[in-house]
Order: sequence, then structure tokens, then C-alpha cells
Amino acid sequence: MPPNDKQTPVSPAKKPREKTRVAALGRSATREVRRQQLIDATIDCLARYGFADITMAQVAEAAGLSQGIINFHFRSKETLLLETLAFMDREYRETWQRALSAAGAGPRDRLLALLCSEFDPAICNRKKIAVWHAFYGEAKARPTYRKLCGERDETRRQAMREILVALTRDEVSRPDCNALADALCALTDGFWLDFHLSTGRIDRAAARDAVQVLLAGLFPQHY
Amino acid sequence: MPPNDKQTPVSPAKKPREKTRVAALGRSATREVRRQQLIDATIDCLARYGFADITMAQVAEAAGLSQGIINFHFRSKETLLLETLAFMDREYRETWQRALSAAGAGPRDRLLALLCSEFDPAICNRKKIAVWHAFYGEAKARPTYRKLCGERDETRRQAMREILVALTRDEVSRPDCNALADALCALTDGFWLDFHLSTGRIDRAAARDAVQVLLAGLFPQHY
Amino acid sequence: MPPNDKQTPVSPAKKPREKTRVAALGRSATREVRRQQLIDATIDCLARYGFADITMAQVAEAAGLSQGIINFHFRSKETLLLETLAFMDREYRETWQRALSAAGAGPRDRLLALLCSEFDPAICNRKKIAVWHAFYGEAKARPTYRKLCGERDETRRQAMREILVALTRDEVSRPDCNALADALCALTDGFWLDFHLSTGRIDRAAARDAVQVLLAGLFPQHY
Amino acid sequence: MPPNDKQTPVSPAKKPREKTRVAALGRSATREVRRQQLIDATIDCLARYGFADITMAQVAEAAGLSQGIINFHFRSKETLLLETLAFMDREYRETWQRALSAAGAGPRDRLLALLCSEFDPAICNRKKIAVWHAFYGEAKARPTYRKLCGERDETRRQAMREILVALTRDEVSRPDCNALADALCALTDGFWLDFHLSTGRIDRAAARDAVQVLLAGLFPQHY
DNA sequence: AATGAATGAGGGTTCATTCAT
DNA sequence: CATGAATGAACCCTCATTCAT
Repeated sequence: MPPNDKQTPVSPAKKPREKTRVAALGRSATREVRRQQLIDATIDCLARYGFADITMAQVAEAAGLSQGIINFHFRSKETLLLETLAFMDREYRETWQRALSAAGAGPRDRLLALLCSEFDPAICNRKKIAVWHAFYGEAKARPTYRKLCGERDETRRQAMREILVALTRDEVSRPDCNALADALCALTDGFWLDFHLSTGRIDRAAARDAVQVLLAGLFPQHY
Repeated sequence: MPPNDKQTPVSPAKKPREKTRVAALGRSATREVRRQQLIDATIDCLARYGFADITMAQVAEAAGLSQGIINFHFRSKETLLLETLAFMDREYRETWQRALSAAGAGPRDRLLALLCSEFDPAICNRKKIAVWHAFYGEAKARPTYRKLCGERDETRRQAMREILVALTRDEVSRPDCNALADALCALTDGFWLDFHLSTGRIDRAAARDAVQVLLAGLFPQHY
Repeated sequence: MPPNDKQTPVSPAKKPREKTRVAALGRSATREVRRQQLIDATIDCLARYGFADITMAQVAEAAGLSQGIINFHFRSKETLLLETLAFMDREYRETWQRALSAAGAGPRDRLLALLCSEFDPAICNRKKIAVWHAFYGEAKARPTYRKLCGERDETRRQAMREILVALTRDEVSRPDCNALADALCALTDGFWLDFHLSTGRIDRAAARDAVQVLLAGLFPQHY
Repeated sequence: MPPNDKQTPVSPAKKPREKTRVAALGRSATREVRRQQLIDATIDCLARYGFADITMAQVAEAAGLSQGIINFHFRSKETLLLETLAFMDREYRETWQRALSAAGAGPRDRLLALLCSEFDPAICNRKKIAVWHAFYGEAKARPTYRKLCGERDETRRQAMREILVALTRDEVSRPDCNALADALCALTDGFWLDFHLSTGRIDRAAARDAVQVLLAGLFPQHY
């Protein structure tokens, strides 16, 4: 099971030439529905064409809507892209926070839950990973992107630190939890890059296993 | 010491209007010199403007040359970009291979050398890292990029595997060296992303230390 | 009366800077109207600037539209040029076919009608002739042009042959109708070139007369 | 025998990368030799690429010389083109004038000689005809070309008129020699266009025959 | 709300011309 | 004389954005 998969097709109906393009959802789809529809299409197109080549026409086409509509629902291309990033940011945070909530109070399980949530198919799949890297690629040039992505990581790292502190509370020679948190976060980010660059040489399960090998090495009493 | 630094200014003199733009190097700079000059400018501009916004005019300006010259020395924008990636690929490979050569034969030192070479300022600095991520960001959309980057990683991973096998040869319960190699490679890649997204929260030394913390945990008899 | 004339001015109003350039025809002019508008402008510009120097900016300006519109309605410069040729081809064929239809069944009148239709002001005027020669000039380099022009001529030549066969049916020593058809077709083509290269030294009427002199010499019993 | 043929190859040696490009002719080829070399290459390229697409680089390449040399021997592209036209003009005039000189004093033979000289392979071949039509195509846009081509035709037409006057001196009802001259000149020009647009449907011999059919019809007592 | 024709700035690229060697 | 790297203006085309319908 490589970390991509079903990946919904960009343009479900290849010929939207029939009169009422928008018939499917009805002309009175709420504002929010339309916006999400466009954000989804943006994610598809970003994965498919990349940041450098994506065009508003492609996004509109992928959404089954007309050219001009993006500037109606979003102010500009830049806004659409930013809100797409914001959406992915929310989705990402919710994933690991939900995993933590489900894990209970023990640091051993919480650490595992936090690490494994990185490989949740909802966020860890070819398309989403490609889009994340598209945003990373622009981060240097666009401070807003860097800030958002940086904060996202920092939040997770902070959670990681706290769990590690709890986990190692009773150890005789406590390790540097900050460094460990940095390393564990880097670890999963690195696997994402691996997913992104290789074509199926490693899958989510293998990555998860490798993480556990490391955990077992680091915390033999816990894993 | 954050992992960027001196970063030579893109356009030192903002006024190239004086007659002989090319006077500095002489009109007869060899073909290779001119090409490298343009590749360097491309790296600067990619870091500064990103893949989506880089223009050939910017590159030419940054190189202190005229617009048309790029299509003279390279065939097209695409070619220039590709050769820039190829150049960075060579530089990267040479860095860790040189480090390995210098490390001698012992697996303990070789592993450390390989890991630490990732933090060599020559390749691990804000600018170069930004450029790498710019290429990563386009990898999904441009198979050639993905292939190059993927192969680069695979080569290093293979070296890592061999070292780990040697290192753990005499252990009673040998760990999964493939998984470990994956993890250690992911680890350094993840730190690069950290460097890229955060603004100075971690530096090369800290990352190197964190790696050693991990090594100490994993191979207490060696580190 | 030289074979050009009124030649509508390329850019009637030199100042298209007022907000709604397209106001005259309304923004919703049908697709076909816009296309024809651009083809007409292309004909004007081809006659005025020649194949080597025509630019899409000139055509758009001549049509009173904006630059980008050409690539919206036609795919490329090449397509616009080709469709312009196709339009002139249709117009040309319709002219002589209409003349034949109007001429009745007698070969004597049909021959005269076919020959005279070449001098119909609708197709035989400075502008159109210049455009035809612009296409002829490119025919060697662009097989599509050559093919279109060649077929156009062949169709007419075939009609000419049939008329000549009918005309000479009862003659004792029948001439070579194929050769005659070739010659008569070449004759009018040659007059077009004469119109094109000379400045008013010969006009449509004179050319028509010269053709009749020839006919009288060749078919004294008919003309 | 279609009216093209041997057509010397544009670039005899496909790889002029060997050091001394100019070795063949020697570096000290006289000024005139170089100029003619470039004019010949221009004729080749005009036939091959057309007026719209010919570039100085192609011409230099076809001549086996380097880029910058054209602006050395001719002032500009425009000058080169103009001198190429002048060369072809001279060649053309010399051909029919030589034919006339060889024909003796009798108008019957002179008329035939003048007409047949149009089909002399030296000037009537695919390449040269293509080049002539390339110039014709630009005639409307470039008055100089039109003037040259127009005068060329007028000179020949004048010769034609004088011969026809001499030929018909003793006829009872003398035809309109001006109109006849126009027609006969148009006739051969038309055949050139036919050669140009059709691919081998007619050859020089057939065209010459067709001309003779016409002459026989017009001047039965002479032909 | 939605459409899609229209706009026009800006990009990559070509190419005539220049000029140091 | 000849070379070919270098220049820079101009071209075709793309595309975000606007706006009449």
C-alpha cells in the first residue's frame, strides 16, 4: 500500500459542455460549498501541475465551473492558494490532535499515536504530500507560506516535547527531550519526502515500522 | 548559526547600463565559465523568487548579462533549470562521497561522516536548501526532477545501508538495517525541511547534536 | 481603373484607448462575427505589411480589438493565417462558380464567364491580389499553403477543360484542350501578377480585353 | 522533366565544426566571391524557408560561414535581400536577351526565342521560381521590390511588343500588339506560378508546347 | 450567482546586429 | 578578414483579472 491511492479524478465528467455546468450541485449551492469545491480542485491541480504551472483556468475546469468564478469567490489567485494552504493546515492539525485525543493519557501510547497519525491516509497520500511540497517549495519566496508551515510544525513539535518529557520523567539519565522531539519530527517529515520523491519504494506501513524500530532502540523499556 | 549565511547578493550593482556589461570577465570567457555563471545566478534567483516566479530576465540580470544570452548557452528555460538541478546533484553527491573517503574504513566513523556531511555548509545553507525544495515542489509535475532527486537519495541510502550492515555485523540481535537506513536518511532530510521552514530556530550544530543523540540511543556501544 | 480601390482603412480610429474597445459591436458578438472580423483584419494587414512583417499586434489593432483575443478565437498565428487563406479560397471558388451558374449552358458563354470572373472586383483588387501573392510566396516553405492554392487552381482548370472540350466538340481538327486550359488559366494568373507588380499600367478592363483578343484569335468562329 | 532539378544542397558539409570553416575557398577569397557565395546561400534559403522565416544565421550556415559575416559584406539583411533580387534580375534579363541575340533578325524566330527563354532551366527551376515568388509576395509591402520586378517585366514586355509589331507588319487587319504582348507575357508568368504551386503536374516542355499551341492559333501563317 | 469573451501586462524566445578577439 | 559570443528589441503567446450579459 503505497501512500497514494484512490485519488479522485480531477475532472469527473470530461465534457462539461452540457448547458448547465453547475446543475449537479444546483445553482444555489451555498457560498461555502463552492469555496470548498474550488479548494479541492486547487489541491488536485497543484498535485498535478505544480505551483509553477497551475492556472486558474485549470482549477475552474477541474471544479467543473467557469473561468471567472474564482475571482468571485476568492479575491485572487493568491488568496485561493493561501486558503488552500489554510485548509490543509487545519486538516493536518485536526488529524494528529484527534489521534492524541483518542490515545488516552499515557505518554507511551500518545507518542505512538502522534507519530502514527503522520501516516494517516487522509493526509499522508501522494496528492496531499505533493501539495505540501509545492507549498514548501514556495516557502522561501513567500513569507506567509513559510510562517504557516513553520507554525504548523512548531505546534506539533511542542506536543511532541511534552509527551517526551512525560515519557522520560522517571528515567535516571534523562535524554535531551528537545533534541529528541526535533529528531522525531524531522523523521516523519523525511519519510514524507521519501514518499514524494520515490515511486512506491516505501509505503506507509514500512515507514511506520521503521519509526517503531527507532522507538524500540531509543526506549527499549517502552517499545 | 542558522544554516544559511553570507548569501552573495543577487545584483551587486543595480546599474548595468554601462556599455560593456561583460567587461568584468571579458567577452571571451569560456563557454563553461559563462554557463556556470548562469547556473549560479539561477540558484540565487530560485532561492529568492521561487520556481513559480523566477524569470529569465531576473537570472540574466543576476548574472550581469543580457536577456538573450540564456538561450544562447542553454536552449531554453527548462534546460537551464535542469542543468542547475544536475549541478546541485553533482555538488551534493561529491560532498558526502568526499566525506566518506576522508572517514577511513571503520563503519562507526563512516556512519558519522555520512550523516554529518549533510550539514556541510557548502550544501546545507539557506539558499541551497531553498533551491532543493523548489525542485522537490515541482517533482510531482516534472518526472525528470523526481527521477533525479529520487536517484540521488537512493544512492545515499544504499551507502547508508552498507555502512549499517558493517556496523552491526557482530551484534547478537541485528536490527533491520534497511529500515534503519531509511530512517536515518529521512532524519537528515527532515532537518533540512526544518531549516527551510523555520527561521533560525535550529542550526546545523543543533541538528548534528540531535542526530548524535539518536545514534547514542541506537548504538550505545558505538557512540 | 486599376484593380484595387476603396480598400477600407486598416485602423479607422487611431485612438482605441477609450474604455470599451469592443463597444461598437457589443461584447457578445457571436463567435463567428469576431472570427470574421479578425480574418478581415488579417487580409488588410497581409496586404499592407506582407507575410514577413505582419504581427498579431497589428492585426488586433486593425480589428479594433486587444492583443490576446486572437489566441482566444484562433489558436495561434499560424491558424489565423491558415483560416484566412481558407476564407479567401472559398471566396474565390464561389466567385467563378457563381459566374458559371449565371452563364447558362452554352460553352461559348461559359468560357467567357469563367475567364471574366477572374476580373470580378470582389476578388480581383489590389488588396486581395497582394494577399494571394503573399500566400504564394510562402507556398514553397509551407506545404499546406501550396496544397490549398494548387487544388484551388486545379479545380478551376478542370472546369476550364470541360468547357473547352464542349466548345470544340464539332471542330474538324480539335486542339489540345488540356494545353489550352493550362494556357488560359496561366493567362489570367499572369494578369494578376501584372496587376500586383505594376502600378496601374493595366486595369481589369484592359486585361479582359486582352483575353478576348486571344479568344478571338483562337476561336474566330465563336468570338 | 519538372522545372526544378538538381538543386545544389544548402549545406554541403553538415558539420562545419572543423576549425577552418573557410579553408575551402581560402581566407583571402576576393570580396566578390564572398558576396556571391552569400547571395547563392540566400537564394537557397529563400526557396527553402521563405521570406517570413529566413534568418541570417541560416544563410551564413548555408554559405559555410559564420554569423557575423553578412553584416560585414552587406550592410544589413535588407541589403543582402535586395542584392539577391538584383542578382536574379540580372540573370533573368541576360537569359532572354542572350536568347534574342542568338535568334537572328526574323520576328518569327525572335518571338519563339523570347517565349522559350522563359523556360530555360537556368532560370526556370523550382528553386529560382520559389525565390521570385517570395519576392513577389513582399512586393506590396516593399516598394523597391515591386519597382524592380515591375521594371523587369516592363522591359521584356517592351521587347515583346516590338517583335509583335514586326511580326504583324504586313497583315491586313493588324491585331492590338500591346494587348497581345501583355497576354503573352502574362501567359509565361502564369506558367511559372503553375510550376510553383503544382507539384510536377506540368513541366517545362509541356508549358512550351502549350505556348506554341497558342501561337499556332494566333498566327497560323507563322507557326 | 454564474458565464465566458475580452483585456493587457508580462513571460520565454528569436534574431539582426555589434564587436572583442 | 573572419569568428561567434553578446546584446536587446520585438515577437507570439499565456493567463489573471474584469465585466457585460
